[in-house]
Amino acid sequence: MLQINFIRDHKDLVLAGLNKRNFGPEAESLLTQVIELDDNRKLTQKSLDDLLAESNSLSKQIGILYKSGKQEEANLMKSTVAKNKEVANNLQEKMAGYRNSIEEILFKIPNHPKDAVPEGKGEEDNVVHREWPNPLPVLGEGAKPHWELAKDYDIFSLEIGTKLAGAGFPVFRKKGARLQRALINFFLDEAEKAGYEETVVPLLVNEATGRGTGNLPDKEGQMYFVEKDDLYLIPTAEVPITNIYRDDILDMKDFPIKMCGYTPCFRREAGSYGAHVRGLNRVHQFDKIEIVQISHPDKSHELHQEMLAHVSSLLDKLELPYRILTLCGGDLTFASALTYDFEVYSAAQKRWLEVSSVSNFETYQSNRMKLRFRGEDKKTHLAHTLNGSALALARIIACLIENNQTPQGIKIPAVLVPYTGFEYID
RNA sequence: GGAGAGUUGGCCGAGUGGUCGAAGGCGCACGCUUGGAAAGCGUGUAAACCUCUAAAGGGUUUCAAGGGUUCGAAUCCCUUACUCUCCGCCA
Repeated sequence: MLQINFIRDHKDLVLAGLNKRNFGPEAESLLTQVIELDDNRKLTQKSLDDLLAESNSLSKQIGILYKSGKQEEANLMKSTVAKNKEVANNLQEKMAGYRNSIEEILFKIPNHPKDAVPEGKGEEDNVVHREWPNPLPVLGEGAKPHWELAKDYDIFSLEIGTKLAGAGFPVFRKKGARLQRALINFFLDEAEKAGYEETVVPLLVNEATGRGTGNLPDKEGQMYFVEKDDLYLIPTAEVPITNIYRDDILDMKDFPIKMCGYTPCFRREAGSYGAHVRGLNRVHQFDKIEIVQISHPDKSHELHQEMLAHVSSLLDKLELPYRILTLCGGDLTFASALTYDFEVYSAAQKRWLEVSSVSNFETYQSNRMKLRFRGEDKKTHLAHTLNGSALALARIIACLIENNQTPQGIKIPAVLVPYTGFEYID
């Protein structure tokens, strides 16, 4: 969430940012309201502190009086302290009320978009950051979408998944399963080469962790929830990995912290139906390698570009045609300050599929997480957090098998052959 | 799942009602010492919020979390979470 002092000091800027996100007409009144609540909170804090200071000092005197046998004087003071306590309780309740209201509003206010974020209402206004420089691949007559290829080669089945779990849980088989494992290892190896420390993290997380990255209270509808144990299934490894450093004060010399991890991701995707979600285009469970960085605020922009380069190199090596979009204000996710989406061209479906999202959250997550570092001034400051998919498997497999279909079978990109152990799915 | 023991600062660890934000040690920082280093000596070393400020300062809260008893709680009581040991179960 945004820091209240930032809103206080840069109200116009924040408002402009909200407008860029098409936040709606209530933006200004929300900001005014939250500042006013904070003013009240401060005033209340002051009176509460003064009152408690008085009580503390009286209590000390009571102790001394008792020791010197002056019971009566002490008892007189007791009643004052008792009265103070009532008032203090009132003030404390008031404080809690202010804090809750402030938090409630702050949870509604999305991150401030960076200048690089273009204006726009939705998907259609995203700006191409880097176009695919070559002609897009054109498949011959009879080219098939991946869900048909899956049947021809028996590499994955949604029907069996439906039997086992429900719609949207693909079962990979034979060379499909092997391809899946090959991609996971390839992506992890590449991430490690790029300096990301590999982590293995829990797939279920508690509420505090969900709040840290901003998935709660915002998107609980998107996450599977295990009621009996109060745990959420992770929608992305970003959640557990970034939270590793929740509530920590880092040393500047540790920056940048670069971590990666492979996990399955679970998404309810409630309300998604239709042709665009066929096959592997949108599923409830998919595998992903996530890269995460925690950085000094001065460096996050540069690191963001470096992450872009890393994801690009993966797609280059897999020989997949892709483009990079800068998400516009209307399409930017809640916690992000700047997001680039990678889209791979599916030649059989003749459309672009999102395979990676690389975001800089600046201090939005770290403020919730209390993820700080000690600056040169010896004071604590919020770090910047970034993450990106590198990469998400299901859609990569979809594009890979569609674009590489040949009469001899599905050709595996050269870089993956050492991982799969075969050159063709046939 | 059953029984028991525990949770104190960056770490270890003392502390059973007031003088405790907390002894001592380690670590870290700075200084002295040294040709340089080590050792030694000295000083300092939590976070958040409020207030004030050029800086300093002052106040409040925090000893796992939440609640209670009390004029006063790290210390007593209750609840929850977690850790460890033993038993049970188990890949």
